[in-house]
Amino acid sequence: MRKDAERNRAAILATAARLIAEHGPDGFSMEDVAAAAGVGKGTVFRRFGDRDGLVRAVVDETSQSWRAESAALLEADDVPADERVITFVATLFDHVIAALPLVTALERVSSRSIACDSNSDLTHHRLAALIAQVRPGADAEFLAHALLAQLRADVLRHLVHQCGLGVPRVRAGVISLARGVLAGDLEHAGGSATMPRL
Amino acid sequence: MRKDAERNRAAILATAARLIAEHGPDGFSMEDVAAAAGVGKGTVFRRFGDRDGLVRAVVDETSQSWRAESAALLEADDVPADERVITFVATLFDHVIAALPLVTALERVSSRSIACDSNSDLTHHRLAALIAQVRPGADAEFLAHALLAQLRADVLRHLVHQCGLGVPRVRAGVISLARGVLAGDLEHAGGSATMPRL
DNA sequence: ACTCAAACGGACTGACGGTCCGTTTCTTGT
DNA sequence: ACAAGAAACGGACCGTCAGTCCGTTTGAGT
Repeated sequence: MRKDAERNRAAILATAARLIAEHGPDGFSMEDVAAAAGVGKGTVFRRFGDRDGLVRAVVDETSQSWRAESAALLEADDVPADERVITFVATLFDHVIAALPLVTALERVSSRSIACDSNSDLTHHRLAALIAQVRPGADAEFLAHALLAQLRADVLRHLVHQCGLGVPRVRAGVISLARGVLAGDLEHAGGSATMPRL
Repeated sequence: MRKDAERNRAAILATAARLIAEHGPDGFSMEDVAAAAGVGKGTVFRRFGDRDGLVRAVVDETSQSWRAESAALLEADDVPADERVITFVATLFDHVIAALPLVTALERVSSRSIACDSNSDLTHHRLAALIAQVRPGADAEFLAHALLAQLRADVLRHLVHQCGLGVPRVRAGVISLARGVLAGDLEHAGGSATMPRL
């Protein structure tokens, strides 16, 4: 890859990430990105194909560290399976909350949850495998999806901002729900609004 | 309201509903609707304001019978609360599945689930009240949202079409999840792929 | 029939995603 | 160092579409 191409690529990704964070998932046009990055519009399209490609690239870039971390987590055989699931859910929750506009943009273009897009279907499979391990006999594949559905950016935004439940309360609820799914009961579900340390 | 205005209103709503059903949530333009309904573009905008308004009007129209039915259901004091919740969830599931493109269009426009938009926040409150009744001490408001989140059109479309779980399996899963939420346990969750009669 | 407010309709505008192609810039072989 | 060609650049250009505007038509009350 040519040096100027690489430089522009980085500039475009950084600019797009900033614009999405600042102006929301719809608050930018391709021309905005090009201009703010100091390149021509054609360059953006040449590199990323189309709007969706750009958003996906930004997400890939931004979430790389988190994805590696969570993949490692799901495979850490020295930790009990149920604990791995809970930690994974909590981590993903934090990640989505921290990057709400970006993840929302991703969902708009691919209509899939962040942990379930084509290049990380693996995540879903691993999660389902863990759930199957903890709760043999259950429809683990479905349950994994059910957990991930709670972590969709638009769902979380709705709960936190439109419904006015705060982040801590939603976080506690999601984690309790995950505990319930794993334990086969929901004794802890929503029992308190305090925020578990994890 | 003038006679021609009423006639056009009905024609536009019917046409829009048909186009959405046939070509998906994005497969139509305002001009398409106007032309197919045999009216001018200006008429569509005059009546419905903008694209979002049109979609909302179509949903309102289409879902009226269902909304009345489900409202009555949630208030039927002669039926046990838990059973009312399950029936509500099952009914809503069927409704969303039957009108996937339309409900998807609504969610794109208002980014809210069908049972939780401004004119039927009531639904959510009633559902939460029922859950609170069955499971005092739990965060019923959150749990109601959690159940409704499972019934979002994009979530269901993802599960059914992209992930290849069939409608019966997802239906069973959703209902089991609801049972689990109500019972404080998930013994039934995903236990089988058969479709409960309700 | 007369009037006029309400409704109509389609030309027009502005914004935006995406394409095209003449120009510039990096790289590589000599 | 230089030439040559491939790769990348950039912005003018195009088609589409939501939304506006205004001259024309139509229905309802008198």
